[in-house]
Amino acid sequence: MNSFTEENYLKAIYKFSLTHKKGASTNSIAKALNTKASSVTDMLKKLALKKFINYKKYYGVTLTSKGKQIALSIIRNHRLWEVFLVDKLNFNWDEVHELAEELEHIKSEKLITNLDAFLNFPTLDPHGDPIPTKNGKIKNIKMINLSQFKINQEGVFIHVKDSSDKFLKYLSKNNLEIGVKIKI
Amino acid sequence: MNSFTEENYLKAIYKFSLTHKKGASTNSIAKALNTKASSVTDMLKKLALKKFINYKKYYGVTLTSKGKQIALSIIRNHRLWEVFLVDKLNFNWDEVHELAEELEHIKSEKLITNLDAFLNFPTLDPHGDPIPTKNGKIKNIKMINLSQFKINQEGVFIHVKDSSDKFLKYLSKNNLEIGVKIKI
DNA sequence: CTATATTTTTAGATTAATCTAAAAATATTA
DNA sequence: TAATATTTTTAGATTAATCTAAAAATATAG
Repeated sequence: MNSFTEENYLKAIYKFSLTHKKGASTNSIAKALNTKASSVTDMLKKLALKKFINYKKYYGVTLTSKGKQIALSIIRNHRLWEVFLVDKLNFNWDEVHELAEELEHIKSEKLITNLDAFLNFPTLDPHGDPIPTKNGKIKNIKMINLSQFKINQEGVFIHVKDSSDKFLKYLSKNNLEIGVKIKI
Repeated sequence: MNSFTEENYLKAIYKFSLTHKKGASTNSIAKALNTKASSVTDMLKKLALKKFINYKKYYGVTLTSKGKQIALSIIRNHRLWEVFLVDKLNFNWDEVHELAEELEHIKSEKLITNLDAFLNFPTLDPHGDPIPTKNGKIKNIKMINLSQFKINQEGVFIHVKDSSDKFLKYLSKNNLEIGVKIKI
């Protein structure tokens, strides 16, 4: 079994890969996980030994398919729990992230399968992010930045990049929620 | 914040107190937690320092009110999650213990408050054990051992002592479930 | 009430994850 | 491309939880 810590490293490397072509650098991972570069190096060695990442000293790392699979399954758990917290336990979408960070690491095939069914097989989490399938497939939705909108252009608000508590609360206060139609 | 491990020690000491007058011995705790006596001694020192237990070298330990409060809140979490798994996620009552052991340690006042409401404020878990209230109150139900039943005596099956998977599955197979009326 | 058995504690290691400080490698720039 | 800056790795500690083996304390039995 993998530790919570290992899983968090894999998640961070996966998330990095979504916005960058090159592998994640030691420093970028350290920043993402709020830790020190030396700690990252130690963990990278361990993850490489387990064949979860491709690691060559002094160069960035990428996930192996094994590592990617784990990252996606954790992200699946995370997002399903977020849906649960919002849809069933009446949490606000801006207050579920931290809890989901803990719940996501509980490993039980049946738990996630049944939770998924209970939630009616959702495809998006409360922030508009797609929920990976059991087999690690994840949808890519065509998105355009609000800042790139032209006058009179219309669209649907489906995603937030900055999921910091502060920003999400600001949106909440201004009635900006996922699904809202927007026109400039 | 307390570690999962510390919380498990407190739970074990609390459970011991339910069936014994004297404080829990080092060995009894070691047995309950599947660890070694020397490890227990180390942890007892730490818990004593935090004022969660009354500890005097070579003599059994008891919980302080602070320690008891923590133990009861973890047990409350555990039992609420068990209800969730059985009532909402269609788990069988004989397969929820291990998962609840993990879920119980997730600390969030709001999570538990809302889960409680979502489950309609249950008072018993799927094994018939009472769920402590938010303030650490726990009901004592008059129970009598099945083995002490006399011919023709009637009662309601409300609790199992042995919650090992094996035993619970055996009961399941014989249609013995919590709430069933029994007559010898 | 002494001798033996059992339990508990201590001493000293180990493992995972982390850290600081220094060394080594890579990248930048003049 | 040589000098400087940045990044990464190594070396050596630290902390929490654990372990084994030995020592110390308590309990039991003749």
